[in-house]
Parts: sequence; structure tokens; C-alpha cells
Amino acid sequence: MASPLPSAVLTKLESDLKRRTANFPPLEKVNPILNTSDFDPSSTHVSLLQKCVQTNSFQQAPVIHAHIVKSGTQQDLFVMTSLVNVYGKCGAMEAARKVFDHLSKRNVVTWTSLMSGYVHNSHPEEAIQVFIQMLEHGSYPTNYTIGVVLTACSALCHVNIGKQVHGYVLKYGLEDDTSIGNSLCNLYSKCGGYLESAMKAFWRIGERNVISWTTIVSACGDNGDSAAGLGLFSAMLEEGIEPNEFILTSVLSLCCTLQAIEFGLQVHSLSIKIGYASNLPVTNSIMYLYLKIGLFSEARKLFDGLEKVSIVTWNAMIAGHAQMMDVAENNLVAFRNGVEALGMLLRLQRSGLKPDLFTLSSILTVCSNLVALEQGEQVHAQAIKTGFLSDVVVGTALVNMYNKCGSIKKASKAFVEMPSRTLISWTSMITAFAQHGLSQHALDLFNDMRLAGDRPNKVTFVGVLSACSHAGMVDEGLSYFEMMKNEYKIIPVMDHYGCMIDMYVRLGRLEEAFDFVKKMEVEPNEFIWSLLVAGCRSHGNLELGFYAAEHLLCLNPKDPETYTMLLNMYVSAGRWKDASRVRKAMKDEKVMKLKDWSWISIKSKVYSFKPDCPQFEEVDVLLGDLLEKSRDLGYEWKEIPENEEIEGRVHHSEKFAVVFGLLNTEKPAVIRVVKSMSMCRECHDFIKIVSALTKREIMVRDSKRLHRFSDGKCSCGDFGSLL
DNA sequence: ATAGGGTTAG
Repeated sequence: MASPLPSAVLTKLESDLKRRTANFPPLEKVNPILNTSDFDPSSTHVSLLQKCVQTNSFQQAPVIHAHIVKSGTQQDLFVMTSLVNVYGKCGAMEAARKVFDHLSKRNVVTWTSLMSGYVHNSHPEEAIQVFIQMLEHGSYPTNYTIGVVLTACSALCHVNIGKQVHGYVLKYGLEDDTSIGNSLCNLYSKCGGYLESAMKAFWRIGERNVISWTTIVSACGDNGDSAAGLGLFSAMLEEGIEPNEFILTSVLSLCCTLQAIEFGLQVHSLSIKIGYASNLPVTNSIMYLYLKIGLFSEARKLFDGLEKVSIVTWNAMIAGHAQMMDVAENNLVAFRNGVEALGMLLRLQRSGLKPDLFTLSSILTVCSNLVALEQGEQVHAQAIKTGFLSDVVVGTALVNMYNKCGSIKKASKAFVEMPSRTLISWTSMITAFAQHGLSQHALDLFNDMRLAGDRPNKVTFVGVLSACSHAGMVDEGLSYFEMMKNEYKIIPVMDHYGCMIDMYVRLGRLEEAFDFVKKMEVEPNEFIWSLLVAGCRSHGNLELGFYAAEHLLCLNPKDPETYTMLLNMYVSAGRWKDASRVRKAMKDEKVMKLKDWSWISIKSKVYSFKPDCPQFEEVDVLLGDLLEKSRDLGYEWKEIPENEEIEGRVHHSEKFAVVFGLLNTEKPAVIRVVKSMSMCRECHDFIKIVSALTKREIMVRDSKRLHRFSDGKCSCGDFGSLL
């Protein structure tokens, strides 16, 4: 996680802090725990001000301030400190600073209140400046002060500044203080990559409270060791510490990442036992967990049983449906979940709640998966209006949405306009360029990312390697593959191997592709074999092709697409014996029939084709016309009689959807179709020709990959896994 | 009068 401030500012802050904490007075002069028993609780002003914070009625603060001035108590230290605090809490930092600057007397609590105001208002660097000024002034911090400074350091994500304060803590032996320990633990967790330091700080705490445990448990989750977090939660229970809603939600979120069903169910029953059955945040988390592990009706039950819902409840439901789209077994199920999620957005808006940045980013994901450009553009407008566009996650979701909806220009514009970038936003844009065949753009951006000091992860390298494979850059591909392993210590996963094999296959270097498969350190999966099959078919190496296809079948003996593809391969090679063997196997294995289903989204409305269609007469006329013209250009459509029971040779639904798109949209809009199964070669050839005939860009996302057709060519380079 | 924790996202 990068700091929001320029590094020069941070370096200066670090050295100032170092200078001020270096020559500190001997321990006896420092009083870390301030005796506050001389506080005068009888002051009406202080208790009124306290009420302001408690009830969020911040408009009252200036009124009370005026009263303080009138009643002449404006030099009462307790009253004025309280005022600094209240102004800070309500976001009126100028007012807080003004009050502070006009005081003739200040104590450490006054200083701490001002600092805490700056932290609350996202100006951690100011908080640290005030801390330095306080030290220069000759005041000494208390454990509360150190806590605030450490929170400021966490917000800066600058571990070295935090370490200066940590040094101070060690010097005065304050590391066993609970609140300081909690803040230290939080610092190392938020700076990323310092889980061990966070653990050390945690175990040094004298008396760990439930906040200490929550901090370390979520630190585990934030730093990629969720399993350790579950272990620590159990340890806390053994120590007899009663969980509260905070740690329950933290642990449930770990269960989500780990897909720890058993543990999650236990946490659920524990929550009920200790009285959190109707606690909203806990219920939201449990509901989200149920959605993530696919226990749909359980989640629904919880949702329906809620008397009051919050925006988080809706967000969890929407996000749950959005991620169901990713794991759905086919595009049809995904589509239904997406429509459901869009319906939920409507219901949440009708209930009077306002979508927040979580809602917007989830909905953008839904739009990406539905390839619903117009809906996505509406969300874009909403993000501009509400100011949520400045959020990195919303920005990244927007880049992904435009990319998946076929607009690389708008995706790249959204990326350029982002105020800050993360590993994920870089990766999204690199992947987008790669998917659109703009390999050099992708590689240049990867270079920019490294220059910006952001560390690529394995997903980034999938983008980089696929850019190389699309452009046939074997040498570059190999060197990035080595860079990933040696320089970044990333162990290649199936997707990386897939890119490398795709690279050889596209160039027709089948032997090398097979060699690479043999050298892989993991067992090749269906994805790898289907790449080999596609390559062999394209380059006419039938023997290797059948070998790979039979392998594919072994791995997934129930997959109707594999059977259909293999059958088509044997039929077109005239190997009737093999064809009937496959047909028999399909019957014996009771292989399901392929469901051919396409849809297209035009102006926020979704039309479906299976393969009958709306506006049939007009579509039929145009389709007939296009078929005739494409026959002249060499397109061959072989119809096989129905009784052959082959699903591969009919007019598939995407033909109708594409023609419907041609009739109902204008150039230069991209025609975007989603399809429930893989495209077959015939339809693939046909749409290539249509893109040339009509000079339109056509996108089809099938069950395996994205095809972008323009000028008679497809982005998959005909190496998509086709039936 | 000042502190420390959580849910939903890419």
C-alpha cells in the first residue's frame, strides 16, 4: 500500500521526528500516564460539548462556543480542550486550530486533542507535525498521545516514521501498555508486509483486551495469513475473553477468504449463543459468508428475517450475487444472478438508502459480467455526481467495466483519470490492453508500474505473458517468465503456463508447446489441453490433436462441450468409427445436452435468444442476406440432420443476437453478445465475415473466452477453444 | 477533555 503523500514530505517528516525524539530527557521527567483526577466534571460546558459528540449534533458546537465566550470561561483549560476536541470531531479543523492557537495555556490533553482531530480529518502528517511542535514546546506525551501518533503513522503507511515512535516507546518501556501495543500492532499490519512485527507487538502487551485480539486477527487477514487469524481467535476464546461484534465480524470475514465453512458455522452458532442473533453487522457478515460459500437459501433466510437493513446489508447481497456470477457453472446462471443484483439496486434506492462506493463498485462488476455498457455508463455518471469516482476501487471497477464492454478507449481514459493507483488498478489496465491485442501498450504500462515502485503480483504477470503470447513475442515472453520466477519469486500457476503454451501454439510451434507441458511442475489441467487441441486443429496436426482431445476427455468425462468438439473433429476428419464411439460414450455417460443461449444488452434492456428470437422476420431477412453474401466469401455452413443428434451444426443463437444487434444499434457502437456455451467454428467464421461486410465491431463472450471481431479477424486468432 | 477494533469493493 503506497502512502498518499509525496516521498519528499515523508522523508522530511521522518528526519524531523528523529531529531526531536533523539535527545529525550531521562525517564523520571516523563510521565506517560497523566493523572486526570483533578478534572472538574461539574463544568456544564464540558458536558454539553461531550453530548455534541455522542449525539452527532455538531451544529451545536459553535452555539456552545459562543456561550463560552459570553460567559467568560474561554480561558478554562478543560472547557477549551473539550472545544478543540469537538471541533476536530465534526470536521471543523480550522476552527479547532484557531481555538488552539489562541490559548494561553495548553496541556498534553489539548495537544493530543488537536492531533486526534487531524487524524480524524485525514491529515495524519499534520498530526505528526503537531507532535513534533509539542515536543519542541517541552510537553511530554502520554500513552494516549503515542496512540494517536501511531494511528497517524498507520494512516501514512510509512513504516519508518512509525519506527521512530516505536523507538521512543521502547526507550521508555511503554510497549506493554495496552493501547500503545494495540496501535503498534495496527501500524505494522496497515503498512503491509510486517505481520511478524505486528505479532511481536501483540505478544508484548501486558494485558490484551478484545481490541488487541481484533487487531491481530484482522492483521492476519490483511496480510494473507487468514488461517493464523482463526487460530488466534480460538486462543482468545480459550483465555476466556468474551467476543464482541467487532471480532465476530473480523473472524467471519476470514472465514469468507478461506471458504472455511465449518469454522464459519461454529462462529454463527457462537454468535447466537452469546446474544448477537439480531446484531446487524454480525448478521451482515454471516449472510455474506453464506453467499460466498453458495448457501444461497440460508443467506436469503437471514436477509428475510432482518427487521432493519443497512446499506451494508444490500451491498453484501449485491456483492454476493456479483461473485456468484464468477463461479456460476455457466453464463446463464451468471446472467440470472446479475439481473437479480440489478433488481436489488433498484429496491435499495426505493427504500430511501443511498448507494455508496461499495454499492457502485459491486454494480460495476455486475455490469462488466453482463456486458451491459449503458447501465455501466449510468453508474459512471452516478460516481461522478457523488464524488465516489475518486475512490481507487470504484475507478478500477470502472476500468474493468469499460474493458469488458469492449471500450478500451474509455477504459484507458478512466485509468488515466484515476487520482491514485494500486497494484490492482495497474494490473486491470495491463490485462485490458493485453485482451485487446495492444501488447506493446500492456508491456509499456508494466514498465511504468515498475518505475512507479509498485510490485507486480501473479495476476499482473498473467496480463504481461498474455500480451506476449498475443503478439507472438516468444523471447520476451520467456524473459518475463524468468523475471517473474527469479526477480519476484512468484511460483508460476496454471494461468502462466497457459500463456506460455498459447504463445507457442499460436506460432504453430506445437512440439515446443508439448515440451513445455512436459516440463510443467504441475499436472496440466483442462485449460492447457484445450489450448493444445485448438492449436493442433488450426495447424492441421490431427494426430497430436486427437491425443490432446482424448486427454481432455479423461479430465472431465461429463463435459458436453468436450464431447461435441471431439465428435466434430472425428466427423470432419471422416473418422466415422471414432465418431460413433464418441457418440456411444455420450449416451453411456448420460452427457447433458448443450444449452445454446445468447443475450444482448441494448439501452439497459436485455434480449435473449435461444435460438428463437424477437423481431424474427426482420432478423431472418438480414441473416439470410448475410449468409448468402458470406458464402461468396468462402463461408461454408454445413447443416447436419437433426437425427444425428449433434449440437454443433445448427444456426446458433449468437447469429440471431448479432443480427438483432446490427438492426438495433448504430455504428460505431460495439455489438456485445454473451453466450452460454463455446462458439462453434462455423459461427466463428460467419461472424468474422459479418464484421468485415458490415464494418462493425462485434464482441462475443462465450463460456471459454472473449472474441472480438473486426475487419474479418478475431482477437482469439482462431485459437479459441471452438466446438 | 485525549486512544485502540469491524461488516460490504477492484
